[in-house]
Amino acid sequence: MAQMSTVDTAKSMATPEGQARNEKVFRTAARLMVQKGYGATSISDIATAVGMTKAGLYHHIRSKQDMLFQILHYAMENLDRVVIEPTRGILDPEERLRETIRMHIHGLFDHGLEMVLLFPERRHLEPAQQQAITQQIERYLSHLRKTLEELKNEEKLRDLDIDITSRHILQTIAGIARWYTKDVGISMAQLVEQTVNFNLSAILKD
Amino acid sequence: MAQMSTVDTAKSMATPEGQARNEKVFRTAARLMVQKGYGATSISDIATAVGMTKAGLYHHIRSKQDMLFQILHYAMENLDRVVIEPTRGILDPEERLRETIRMHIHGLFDHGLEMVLLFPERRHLEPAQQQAITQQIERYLSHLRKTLEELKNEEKLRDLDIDITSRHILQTIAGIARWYTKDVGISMAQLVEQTVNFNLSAILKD
DNA sequence: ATGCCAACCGAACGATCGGTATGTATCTGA
DNA sequence: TCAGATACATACCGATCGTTCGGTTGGCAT
Repeated sequence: MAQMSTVDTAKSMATPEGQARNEKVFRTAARLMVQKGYGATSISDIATAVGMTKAGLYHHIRSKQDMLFQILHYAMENLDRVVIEPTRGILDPEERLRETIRMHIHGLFDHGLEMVLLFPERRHLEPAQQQAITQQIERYLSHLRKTLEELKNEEKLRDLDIDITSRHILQTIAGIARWYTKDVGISMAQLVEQTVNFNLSAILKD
Repeated sequence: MAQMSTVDTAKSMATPEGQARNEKVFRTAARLMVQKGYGATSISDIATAVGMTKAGLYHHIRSKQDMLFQILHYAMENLDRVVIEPTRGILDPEERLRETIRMHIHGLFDHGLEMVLLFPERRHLEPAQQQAITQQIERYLSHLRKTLEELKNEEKLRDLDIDITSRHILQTIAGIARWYTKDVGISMAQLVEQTVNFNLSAILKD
């Protein structure tokens, strides 16, 4: 009864082995869906990749659609846990923004949070599920906007629309997952530094 | 024999009516694919939307895959025509960058260049076709990088990595297509101004 | 009048899709 | 020891997919 979510996580995760198995399924599914897209990734593909048959896989999932939802929901919870929560307590808004961007990019690398690429696929979900995901994204944007508001109150912000600016910041970060590949010779440290500086220069008065 | 491309544009476009018909097919297909994704858009869907049967539609296209390629190729040619070419001649790099961003956003609105959303779908193409599209994107990035280089030579650029920065600029622009909807009460003029200012502030010394 | 061809359609093709009904082998707790 | 849950598999379902085949039609050039 550790944590009660508004969404059940899957079918069963009674035993720890069962949980581990479930996680392997979800991770594999996520990887395949990122590579090929939701529509082009069949249940058979996923089953084969985890070493099962379709029917065997269906012991672990409710439906293909539900599996996508679980993956997206899990990704958003991670974003909340490793980015929003750890930075919420930082008092200085400038430092909070810096740290938010840093943490977000680190999250992209550490966790399989290249899952950003799966977010457009939420159009394949039921409206209610879509809304649940969109709401979590909105939570993140709200975190950014609040920080920008504080900077504005401190007169450190340029003359910028806060809605649009928060979107631009998010795009530069999430966009990394769209173009970055290891073989371009850019380190994560470099990426963090450049992205932080780019966005901070964009919004702060000098 | 007006213009010779490395890629044939479709099956036949002998008559002007045939060309118009083809264009309607492609536009409809693009619209549906943007809405539902390539994989989730069936040939039947497209055929019905243009008022034909599947078999009838196949008179105009080679295959579903080829149709996607044609659409992406057409979109990239548009980008080249309405953004890169008109700005290439601008001598002052700062003004050129401003105008590039302006033109690009205008293109997003004017032409159905929300097609940006279709670019990730190029993974469904043959490797050779994928490369053709990627190459055209690289052309655009090269345009940005060249401009940034010139700004650097004029000592107007902050201490930024040009590769990463060009990606960030592109992401803020292309990202607009991902979040913008008319019902948020943001005008195009506002969007252009904000995006230009955001990016220029990010990269220019003061 | 004739021949041709672009533009369609009905029907069907094999393949694959997501999903299920029905088993069986292994493990667990009482 | 044995009832029941867990974790799979075999075999199959109806639906839909992209694609093709063999037409028919109507307008245009000769």
